[in-house]
Amino acid sequence: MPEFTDSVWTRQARPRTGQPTLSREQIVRTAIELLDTEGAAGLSMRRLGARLGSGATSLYWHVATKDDLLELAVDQVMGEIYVPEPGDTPWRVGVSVMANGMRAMLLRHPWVIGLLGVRPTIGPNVMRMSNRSVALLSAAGFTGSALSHVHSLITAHVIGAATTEAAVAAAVQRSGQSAAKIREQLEPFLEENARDYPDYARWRQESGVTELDPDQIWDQSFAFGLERILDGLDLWRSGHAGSASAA
Amino acid sequence: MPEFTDSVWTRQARPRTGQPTLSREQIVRTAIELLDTEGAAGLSMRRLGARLGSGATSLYWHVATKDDLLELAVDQVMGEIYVPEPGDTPWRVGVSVMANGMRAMLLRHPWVIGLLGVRPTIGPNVMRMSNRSVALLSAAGFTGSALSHVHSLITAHVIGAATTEAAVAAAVQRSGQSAAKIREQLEPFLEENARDYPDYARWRQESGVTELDPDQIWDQSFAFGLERILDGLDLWRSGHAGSASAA
DNA sequence: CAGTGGAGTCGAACAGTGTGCGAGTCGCTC
DNA sequence: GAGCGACTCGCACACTGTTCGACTCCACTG
Repeated sequence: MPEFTDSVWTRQARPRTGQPTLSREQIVRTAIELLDTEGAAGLSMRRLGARLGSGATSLYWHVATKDDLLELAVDQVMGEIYVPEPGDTPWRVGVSVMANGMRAMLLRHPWVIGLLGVRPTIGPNVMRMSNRSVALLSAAGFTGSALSHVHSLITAHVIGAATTEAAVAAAVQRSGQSAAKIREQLEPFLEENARDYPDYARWRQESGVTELDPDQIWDQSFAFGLERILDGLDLWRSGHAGSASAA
Repeated sequence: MPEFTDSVWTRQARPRTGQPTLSREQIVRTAIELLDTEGAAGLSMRRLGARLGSGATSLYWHVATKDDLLELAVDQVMGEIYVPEPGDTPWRVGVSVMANGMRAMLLRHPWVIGLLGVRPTIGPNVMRMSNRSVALLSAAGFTGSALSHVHSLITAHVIGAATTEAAVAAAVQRSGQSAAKIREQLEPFLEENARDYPDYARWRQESGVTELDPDQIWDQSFAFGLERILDGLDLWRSGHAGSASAA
């Protein structure tokens, strides 16, 4: 654009309808868009401002600091998790739905994972989710500190599983190749080190893991773990029938 | 320092012993020190160089990029995890030792947690750990993809639990107050929102969770979850006696 | 002994970051 | 019209990771 078309004289006043042109919700929303498409490193205040058609520092009127913005974004996507009402289904199903929903959210927004270890999440959406989780688990018969232990156990499994899965997914995406291709290239490297890690190498050969679809493994591993956890909880619950509370 | 004492003429040659003054191991070691004491945000190449008594850019001779350095640091601390030899103890004990050791490491080096979701960890120390874990679990009777599912399940529990614990610990440390004090200050805030989260509020009141020692809760929660997982695995194993392999 | 090459160190510089500050522009109410 | 509060924004500061070329050594070769 030639500069004389963009001078003080030609430039018309920005459309001021009396409504502020920026809002906290809009900022958080586009920040999430940016994070989803570009990753955590792709979000800077300047880039965010540019995408919103405003100066970078204007954002600071609506948001105290970038860390605060990230906290808002995390809480926002936490709200996407559906936690079933108690009583609709058996408790195992309810917990499974919650866990799978949380996992799906974390894989949709992988940047959340890197933030979970930095600040505790206590936004309204997280609180609402916790409240529904309490309802679900207490309807299942859990009380006292056992209830919170169960909640922690479920979320820990989701977070832990999603963490390693997201790490691999990010590496695959960075390389720009398919997962199968990468494993193919990794093969000679593993072959070479086979004698340093004999048990691991033997397992790789015997298990036939090299012929499985890598995309399905994550789902299966997560489901397997969740079933074991629910089995373990059922077992514990039957041993503490009536009042399922822990010391 | 007046400039005439630091001219080309007075400046004596740096002590060159023939040995390089910097080494990759030393760089990684002090980087870990810096990360432990100052957190992830406290590590910059310039600060690291200063602590090593050398220029920031000198580090780039030994390390390609900061991300590479972080990867080296992560693998290094992963080597601190002790995985028992199979046969020394019952498999549940062996797995418990590994899980608790990994948790202790993550709490010693909380900055690791934020990096786990970014890049997959495939350094030599992680490989050695994986190898020993395979040995431990196959001695326990797990084979095929079930073995890797079990390994993932254990590590996911450790990572997930440590993630939320580290987040709270970091927030507590930032505030410079004791955990009990913080919860005391948080009380009216929770009281106020009690009607928005009725189930949660009721549970808080009935469970008496407010009178527990917050430092012990994490340990108990982790141990509870681990026991449930091991129970679930035992149950599954007994149903697949002989060849404990999954589809 | 000259002198060549490579290992290693370093300062300057570049593009980019989060954020504080002061100035500026609106629409609204007296 | 005066004033005010809500809001926007350019400039500047300190700081980041990293590149580049210059520089200083030591070990080796002729």
